[in-house]
Amino acid sequence: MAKLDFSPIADTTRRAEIVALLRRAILTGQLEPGQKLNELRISEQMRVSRAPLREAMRELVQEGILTSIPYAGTFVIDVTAKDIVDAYSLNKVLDEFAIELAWPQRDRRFFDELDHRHEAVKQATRALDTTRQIETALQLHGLIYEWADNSVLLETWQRLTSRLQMYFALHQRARNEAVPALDVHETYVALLKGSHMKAAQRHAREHIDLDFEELLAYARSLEKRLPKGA
Amino acid sequence: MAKLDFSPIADTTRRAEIVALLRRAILTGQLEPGQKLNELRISEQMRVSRAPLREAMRELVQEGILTSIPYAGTFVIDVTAKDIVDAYSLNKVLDEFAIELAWPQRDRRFFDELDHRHEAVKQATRALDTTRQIETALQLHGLIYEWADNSVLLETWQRLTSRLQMYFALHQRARNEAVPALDVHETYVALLKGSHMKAAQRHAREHIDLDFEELLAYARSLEKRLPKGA
DNA sequence: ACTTGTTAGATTGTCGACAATCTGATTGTC
DNA sequence: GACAATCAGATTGTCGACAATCTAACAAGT
Repeated sequence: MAKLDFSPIADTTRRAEIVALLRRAILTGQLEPGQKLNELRISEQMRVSRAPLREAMRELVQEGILTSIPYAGTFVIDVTAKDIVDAYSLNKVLDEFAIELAWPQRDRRFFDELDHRHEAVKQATRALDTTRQIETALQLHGLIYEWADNSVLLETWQRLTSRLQMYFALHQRARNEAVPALDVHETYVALLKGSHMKAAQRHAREHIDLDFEELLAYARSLEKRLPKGA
Repeated sequence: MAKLDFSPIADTTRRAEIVALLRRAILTGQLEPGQKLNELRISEQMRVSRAPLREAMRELVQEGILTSIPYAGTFVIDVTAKDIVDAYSLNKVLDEFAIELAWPQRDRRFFDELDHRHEAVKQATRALDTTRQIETALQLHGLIYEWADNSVLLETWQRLTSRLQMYFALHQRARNEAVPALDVHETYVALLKGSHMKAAQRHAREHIDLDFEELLAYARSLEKRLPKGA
């Protein structure tokens, strides 16, 4: 018998497709923070009844990118400067842990995948496709989590990533200018190939801090709006 | 104007109540791992239509304690030894981080709350209420996360906690015997009141490892069943 | 005996309609 | 004019029924 591994069949429910559509719209910033999602309007646009749409929304609420108030509506989460700081500081900790776990697991496939994903980032950068650039950069970053062989950690990171992707997308849309052409991932990749784990961990922190300052500045500019009650 | 803080009004949707009911049933082990949740049967028992039930189930799927296969059903997650190891190793990392963040935030209310929750654990222990003992112990443990002032971290921990609570409950039900009467939290509480942060962090690790060994042994006994495909 | 095709029953996924709730505009009163 | 009561419209929450899919049992062919 041929020893071919088939991957699971794609989800064929409307619900799953709706989730994918909505998630993409939110993470690319097409749906803005705080915006209300009108069930009837969206269900008509998608040519779908409200039932699967509502179930999809429940999933995204739990995923942390939507928020729901009974009888009032479901909204895209608001982004505050503190949210970004919180997400990033946790990300640092998780990165350090992920590198530690993944380090002894690195093999030929890991290095191949590393190059492959790095190449995808560079390509998106050359093509000036900002949305894809963000996506690929996060996928590159996610490699260590996939190799860490800890399902709970991976899951946690994926949740965190949703938000990070959203933050970056908002940032990009806000300044609405070309992406930095230089490749900030070069040294990161090199260090993951090297033999000095501590150095890789240290760099992960600093590299993050690099983009972070920009992002934070953007976040603060958002704060100018609604002064929270009291 | 009086400076009274009102807490949010209780959720009044059926969905929210269903979520609470189901979560409790799962986390206390009344619904066993792998068990299928029949929508029609449950909706009839709860005197509710399938719509809010299904929405509730979607939430719990995203919460990580249910798993769903299209057109096949929704099941309580299976618990493998590796899941427990993964959850615990991540918990250690998060604990260390939470203590670091919470440390400078400790105030009078923190210490009061600490004693209060510790007392709740002791009371549940005396009453031999194992379910409540698990609950209160996790709440005691969660204090550092609440004081860490990092919403993403808190959220992450709450997700993790769901599973830990389920694991412990299964463990308790399995051995079906009285709970250890001695108070393992005494030194933990003392260290959080002290001035040596590193010591508190170190203890958090070791304290966790204590219960962990028992739990792991139980998990391994579960593995004896279904040998995974191939 | 093994595989393949068929079918009946049960269960999940989806739909359209109705009920409950919120929002804001309008009216009435002082 | 300010304020409370009322009401209409819109939106969310829930329901019961139908459609799509799966499972397991059985029949037929090799």
